[in-house]
Amino acid sequence: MAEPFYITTAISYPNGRPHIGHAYEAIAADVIARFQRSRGRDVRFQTGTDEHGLKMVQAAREAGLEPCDYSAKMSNVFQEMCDLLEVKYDRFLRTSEADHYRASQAIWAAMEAKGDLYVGRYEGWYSVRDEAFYDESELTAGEGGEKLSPQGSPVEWTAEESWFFKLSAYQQPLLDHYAADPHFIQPDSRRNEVLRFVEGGLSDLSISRTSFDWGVPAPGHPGHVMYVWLDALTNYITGLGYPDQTELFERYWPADVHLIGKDVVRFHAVYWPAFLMSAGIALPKMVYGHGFLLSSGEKMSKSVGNVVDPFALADSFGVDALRYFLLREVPFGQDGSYSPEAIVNRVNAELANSFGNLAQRTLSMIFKNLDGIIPAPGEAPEDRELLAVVDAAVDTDVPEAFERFAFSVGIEAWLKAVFACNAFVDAQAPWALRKTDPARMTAVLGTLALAVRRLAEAIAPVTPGSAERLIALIESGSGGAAIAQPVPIFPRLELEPADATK
RNA sequence: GGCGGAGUAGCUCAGCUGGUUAGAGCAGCGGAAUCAUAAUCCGCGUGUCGGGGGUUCAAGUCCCUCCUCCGCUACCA
Repeated sequence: MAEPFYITTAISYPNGRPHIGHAYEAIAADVIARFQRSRGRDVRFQTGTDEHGLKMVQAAREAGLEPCDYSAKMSNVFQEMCDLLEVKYDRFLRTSEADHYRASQAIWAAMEAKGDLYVGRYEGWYSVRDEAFYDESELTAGEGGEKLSPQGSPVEWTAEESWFFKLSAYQQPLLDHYAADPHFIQPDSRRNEVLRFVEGGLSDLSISRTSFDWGVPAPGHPGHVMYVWLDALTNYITGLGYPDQTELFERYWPADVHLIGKDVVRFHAVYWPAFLMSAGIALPKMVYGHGFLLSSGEKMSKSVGNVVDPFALADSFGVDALRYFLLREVPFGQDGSYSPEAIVNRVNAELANSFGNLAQRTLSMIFKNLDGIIPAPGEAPEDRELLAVVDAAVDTDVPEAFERFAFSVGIEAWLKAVFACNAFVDAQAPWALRKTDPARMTAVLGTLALAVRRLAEAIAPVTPGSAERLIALIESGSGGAAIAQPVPIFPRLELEPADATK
């Protein structure tokens, strides 16, 4: 049986519509999942929505809905986004689902049984109007010198009963784990930040709230709901059947990688492993914090109004073009910049002109001159040489890079092979061979058809729809039957005036 | 403030433990070709490798210092 591979995205907080950052993470995870499937791994891929917490209550209230109705509605939008973007998850988990309540309460119980939980008081400056605690440093002084929240509402020193987790007890175990497994936190820059943070000392963590009830009830402690992050992180094992000893859990846990944004590295690299240690559960193999997508170099924010809607983007440029751009343009792990100009340039130059046109010129010549029947590859030294270049890229360079999430590096290697194919077409000039040496023309086109097919297979995790159509077309002409008249597989994009202003 | 990262051709960036004339892609210029989505191919870069100082036979690559930018510095998801 194939070796299992379990990958997760962070679950999205649906207190607003998804933005391009959500799409980026989902797409990257899907590319990894598809790549690993193509390598023969038995892949499980989970994503979902994190629906509890105060901010959801507030967002629901603004929308005039109950939290459960609001989160159901918003979660649905995230799921639609995944479906639209061809993100093929095995489970889309909502933290409001019954099995998740059960799993969260089970991990709480396990941590409590371990003796790592205790009741204490969570104190701080509390704003009744905002229903939130603020740090001293966040407060501003009002006209009469009274303390105000950042929103300008009055605050008062409040103490709330809260359950605490002995995070401090896990400082050394965590450091030991980081030392024993340098790849636990990636990339290295994130790892260093976490190391320094943990070395600086850990305080215990407040893990229950009594000020609102939209959350998982803390088992055996009426009035307390679990801190959202404790329940949210548990989703990764809920989806495998925890706390039951299911086949899924046995097979896929520990996860191979939690793919997350750099903003939530701490929760995944410090709190989550500590929770798991406490509950006696194995730790995931890797936490990978990817970078952020900037809009033309600027941070996206709702107030600036430069938030990019993935639905609109897919509509303007196409799903495969968008997927390709995101993985090609941004060195994975680092921040990257998005702009309509950049996506049009990148997609036209590489997907349409270089690869799409290579496929089109090859298949058109086969359609017109060989009755649409895909010939066998040539045996001349030039043919072997080209196919060796393609094989090296497809069998070695691309997989080696994708294996370590270096997508832009892998795609670059893939492009080099595409360039070699175009140079081969020009050097062999099959249109001239048609008159002088038809047999050689046939061999050249056979070589190219095989090269194109292999290149399509290699890029398929990134551009699944287009690649599969291209492979199917070549396949249709490989058994003695004729291919249909080829149409451009990656159309050139136009920069719409409306996009240029974004 | 503390810790960390970055500053290399017009643009985006590669350059591992110091060593042949510092590279790639894009953009630009010139040429070829015409099968193909006016798509392709070939050729063309005298860059103070952020400034200054130092170590060394030899530094973009190590050390010091200064400048600029960025990230992290706990309970918001």
